[in-house]
Amino acid sequence: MNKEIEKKQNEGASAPTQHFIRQIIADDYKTNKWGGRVQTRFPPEPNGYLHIGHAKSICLNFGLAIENNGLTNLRFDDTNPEKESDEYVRSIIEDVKWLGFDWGDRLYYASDYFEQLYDFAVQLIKMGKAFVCDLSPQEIKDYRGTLTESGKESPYRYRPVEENLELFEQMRQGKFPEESHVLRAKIDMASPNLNMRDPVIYRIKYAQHHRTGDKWCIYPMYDYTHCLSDSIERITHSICTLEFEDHRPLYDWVLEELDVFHSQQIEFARLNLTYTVMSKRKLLELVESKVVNGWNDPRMPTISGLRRRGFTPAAIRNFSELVGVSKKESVVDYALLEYCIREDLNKTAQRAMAVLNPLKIVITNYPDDLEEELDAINNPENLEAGSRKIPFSKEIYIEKDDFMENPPKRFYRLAPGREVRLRYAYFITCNEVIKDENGEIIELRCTYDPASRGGASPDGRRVMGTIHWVSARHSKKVELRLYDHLFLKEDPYDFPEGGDVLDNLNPNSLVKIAAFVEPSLMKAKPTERFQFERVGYFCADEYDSNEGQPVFNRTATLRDSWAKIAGKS
RNA sequence: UGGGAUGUGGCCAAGCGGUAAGGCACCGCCCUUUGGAGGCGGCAUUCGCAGGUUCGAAUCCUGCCAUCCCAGCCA
Repeated sequence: MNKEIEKKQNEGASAPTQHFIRQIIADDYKTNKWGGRVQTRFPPEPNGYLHIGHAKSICLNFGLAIENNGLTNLRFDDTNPEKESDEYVRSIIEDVKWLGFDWGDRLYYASDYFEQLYDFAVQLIKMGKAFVCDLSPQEIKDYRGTLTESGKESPYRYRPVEENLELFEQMRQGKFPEESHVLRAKIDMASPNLNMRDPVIYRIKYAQHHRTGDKWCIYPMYDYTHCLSDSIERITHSICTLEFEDHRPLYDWVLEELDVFHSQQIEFARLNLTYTVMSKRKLLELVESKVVNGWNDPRMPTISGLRRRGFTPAAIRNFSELVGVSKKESVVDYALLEYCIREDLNKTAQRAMAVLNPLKIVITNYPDDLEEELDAINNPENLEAGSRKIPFSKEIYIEKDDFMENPPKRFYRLAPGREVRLRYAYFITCNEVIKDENGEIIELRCTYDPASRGGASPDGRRVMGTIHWVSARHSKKVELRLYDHLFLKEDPYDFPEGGDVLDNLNPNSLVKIAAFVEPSLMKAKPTERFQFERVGYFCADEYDSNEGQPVFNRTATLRDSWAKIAGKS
């Protein structure tokens, strides 16, 4: 009974769905494991742009902290100078901020801890838990053994502590070339977990680090750095993806041996989306091969790409919550992301009219030189958004698709002899179809009912449908970029032997067209979002729009139930 | 053939021994000056499979099957 009541209350409050990490935190609260404290971190490596998968992690980490009055740190995991750069740092900071999260003054870099990490390494050496190994990379690999056979111990494994100390110091001083020496943890070469077979924890790299420059020539490895960084920051719940599950014993080993604050690593399944690839390597490839126009191309699943496409932070946050958190590897339907952006934009985007594929109509009984200003509601979902004036005149454009000479049963747009409503304007009836010498319909002759001004039905008569339009004389021409999935297949990795995801590229993922739009749209500011009625959601491109001459990106189409009906017959 | 994980409707996902939440998608109907939005209804006799324990199992036990991850001086 109590359970039922609790359930009902949760439903009423539309409580977020329970998941195992929330459960762990709730349990920790009960056992007072962390003294009631929750502190998470988002730890990107600055070696690429963030994508929607990272967004899920960001929302999870920051969200969990917010829910529990905790804190979240932003920490760059910058231990591999060869791949990292400041450009990536800046883009990541911008993206996390844009998503709406705040890390206060807790912006950290693993590289901030290099000195402490070095000291911890010295400590491990002194404890006899780490040693300098002179084996070459190939030898280390050979000594590691295989999945089914245990490895062999390095001949340097039992080097005296003093010698290790001296060698490690010399490594730091740049006395050795790259690949000549590494520092290894001394754990167990027979472990069935390869990560525990005396893992390398420091390697020599003569590379410029984006923050420390050439101060260091030895760099700590991820496994050694991450756990200690979490510990230093007193992270309670260190959330990462499934592939690190095998690394947890090493994470725990380092913290236990050093006897320091022991954060808990928790793994969840990364996000996958249909019709898209999520690996940084593949995304980099798309950028470098110019398949797309940069990391922020609106077809990219990057946060900057989605932003440019017109997605909102709220939609992405909602999406992150709706997909759930579990340990099951899954692929989320892109339709859910579309649902989230439509739901948000439906409530917030101003409406406007745009004709993408124009068909001219001459309203024969409308005065030649009359021009009217008709009232149009800016957002039926939010009347406070007010209204605007739209010019009307004798010649207008409607969508080619909104007319059919021989309409099928359930088509209730314009057809010979039929009457439709021009949104916010008049009822018109089609009297004549004009074709060119090829039989192509090039113009329609219609009459209008002056009594239907504004679109109201003067005598209560019903019209089949309402269509959008623009005044030919007043409309403006703008560039529209119609985006579609970058890949043709739900699973871009579904290709025959020897193939590649690039074989599954959608050749029509970007179609640029010129459209006729109502004049008010010329004032659109970069990044401003609109719903072009009956067409879709569009966003003025942040980079290619010019003052008074916007370029629009299609964020998503509107749901199109006519397409479904038409598709069935 | 080693180790680690995961299997609940088309896609996600709750469920924690008392008789299958919710969302997306889909299908009806209603409503509508966006075939948008909204409203209402439908959509797993069954939880990878097979046994077992129990009055009772998606939940516990045993076995099997499938899928994913691991042999970077990447993270």
